[in-house]
Formats: sequence, structure tokens, C-alpha cells
Amino acid sequence: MTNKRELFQIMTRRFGLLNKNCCSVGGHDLSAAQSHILYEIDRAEAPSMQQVAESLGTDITTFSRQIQSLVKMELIEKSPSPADRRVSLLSLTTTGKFVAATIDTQMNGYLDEVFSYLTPFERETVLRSIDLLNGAMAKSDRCCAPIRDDQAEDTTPNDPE
Amino acid sequence: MTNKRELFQIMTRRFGLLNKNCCSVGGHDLSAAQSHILYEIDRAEAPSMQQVAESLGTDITTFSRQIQSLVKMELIEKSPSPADRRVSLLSLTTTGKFVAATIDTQMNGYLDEVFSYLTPFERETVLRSIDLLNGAMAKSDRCCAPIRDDQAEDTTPNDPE
DNA sequence: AAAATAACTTGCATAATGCAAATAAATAGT
DNA sequence: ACTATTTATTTGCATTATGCAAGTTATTTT
Repeated sequence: MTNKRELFQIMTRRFGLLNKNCCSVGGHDLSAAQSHILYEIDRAEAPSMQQVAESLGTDITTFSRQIQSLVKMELIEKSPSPADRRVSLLSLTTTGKFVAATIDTQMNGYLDEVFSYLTPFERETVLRSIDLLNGAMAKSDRCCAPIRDDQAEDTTPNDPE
Repeated sequence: MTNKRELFQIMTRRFGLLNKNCCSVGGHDLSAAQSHILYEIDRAEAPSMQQVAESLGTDITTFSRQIQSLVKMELIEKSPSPADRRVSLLSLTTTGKFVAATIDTQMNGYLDEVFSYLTPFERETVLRSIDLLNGAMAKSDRCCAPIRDDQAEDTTPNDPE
């Protein structure tokens, strides 16, 4: 209660568990990482590989392979950008959209159950708080953004851009 | 804003990034998983392997190896339980305690920075909300607890025990 | 048009994962 | 007391994930 870190440690652990083998839809069994990828592609407008890898904080080579397997699963399509043929634009296939929507429903179901233990007022408050928190994290540059290098206690003001 | 899942997706992603290469202390470079293990051992009173593995939702064989490497790093000690010699009780070494404390400080530092973008009232609200959320997740059995098997839509009542 | 840069992919080499089987200690059944 | 079962943890693979260095193809610089 007193300690911020304690609260967040517990929370992230629980969410980690929730996400563990996050979603099986039909025959497909997706990992949390894969679900995040689908989510992000759905959200953005035909993003490039780099864009998605960057916003998920995944190494581009790892991401390349993650995409390869999602393409093989026929959830994602890659098409060369007309503007720059080095770039691959990502989009969800029809199946991919369906899977993404189903996961969304599932997750909302889980969350509804969790929220059922709260009063309507508490629900409201919690949702608003998460929103505030997301906003605050977005503003922070010390954390929560893709970190390139070490962030040792010495706090060298390195700027990786 | 409207969609619970959306809020939580963003939040978990950001925390994932924050935790990524979560903590380097002195020469030690810890993963998020390792930091969670230290945290849990510090928190509990000489827990057994199974207890910690269970509460972290980690497969016991994977956990066994994670512990092996933390022992090799001299952050953790294993001692056979006097009551039952099959059981290994886990504890932090002096170095382990120091590392755990340092990580705690680091994380609180990050969180302080994030919270600096909120008003004092918002901070209060957010902390209280996380606490509420943790409580609600603890009550839920559909999620957030170690999940043994699939939770497909078909909901076959299989019992793997 | 050659040189530098950029977006992505592939080659390793390493680390993490988890099921099945092994080991070792405790408990049950007789 | 003595074998049989269960329990706690470890090891043997076999699979998958990771990321750096180097490669490929396309674009931009000069």
C-alpha cells in the first residue's frame, strides 16, 4: 500500500499471468507477444515493420521472424510499400481481423470479471486512473519508451537518436 | 478510453518496456523474471521452490534452472528444509538483499518520475486504484491465477490433476 | 554512377521453455 | 518393517526465442 513499486510489481505479475498463454482462437494458439503484434497492426494504419517493432520495443530481427510466423499462420500480410519498396507494410488478413477481434472480446471478458468485484464507482475510478497512468508514462522519457542502452545509476545523459 | 482492454493493453505494453532489461546493479544484469524471483523470495518467509514457482506462474522445471543461475550469481541460497529434506528453502544472500533493495529503489525512482506528471490528487487516486485492481484480480479465478490448461471458448471441463 | 544509408532478412550462437523421465525423500498400505 | 505411491526437485532432450553481425535489396547522396 505504501510502496509504489510493490503495487506495480504485483499488478504486472498478475497481468503477466493473465497474458501467459493469452489467447487461443479456433485452431490458433497465440502468445502474448503475438497478440500485441496483432493489436498494434490493427490499431495503426498499414504500419511498416520498423514502426511496429519500435512501438513494441522488439528487436527488428526478432520481430522479422515473429512476423514470418504470423504470415505463415495467415493472420498477417506483408505488402511492399509503393512509396519505398524496401518497406513492408503490415496488415491483418480476414482471419487475422477475426482473431484480433476474438481476443479483444476474450480479454474484455476477463476484465469484466475482474471488474465485477468492484463497485461501479470504483470501476470508474480505476479506468480513469489507468488512463491517467498511460498518459503519464507516455510523457516519461526515462522509462516505458524503448530503451536502447543501459540506464545505470550513473545516469549518463545519452541520446540514442 | 471506452475500451477496457485497450487501456490495459497499452498499460501492460508500457510496463513490459519498463521491465525489459529491468535492472542492472553493480556487475549484475537481471532480467525482469529474475527481479520478480528476488522480489518474491524477499517478500515470503523462506519459501520453497514450488511456492515461488507457483506464485510466479512459472513451470517448475524452468524455475529450477532460473534458481540455479541465481545461485550461481550468489544472489540466492538454497537450503534443505529441516522438516522435509525433499524441499529446498530459498533465501537471499547478503548480495541478493542488496540487489533487491537497489532494484526497489530504481523502480521507485522510475515510478516517481512517471507520477511527477500527475497532480497529487491524481497520484493518490491512481495508487488507490491499483490497489483496488490488485484486490479484484486476486479474487478472480478465471484469470490472473496460474492457468493449467486451455481456456478455450468450448470450456471442456477437463481436470488435469 | 559509385558510395553511403536504410529496411529488412538470414546465419549463427546462446538462452529460455516445457514435457517426459530420473532421482530422492516422505507417506501409505499391508 | 517393507514395498508401493506420492511429492519435491532435477536432468535430458527437443523446440523456440533472442540478438548481434553480416547479407540483400532499394533509396538517397555526392
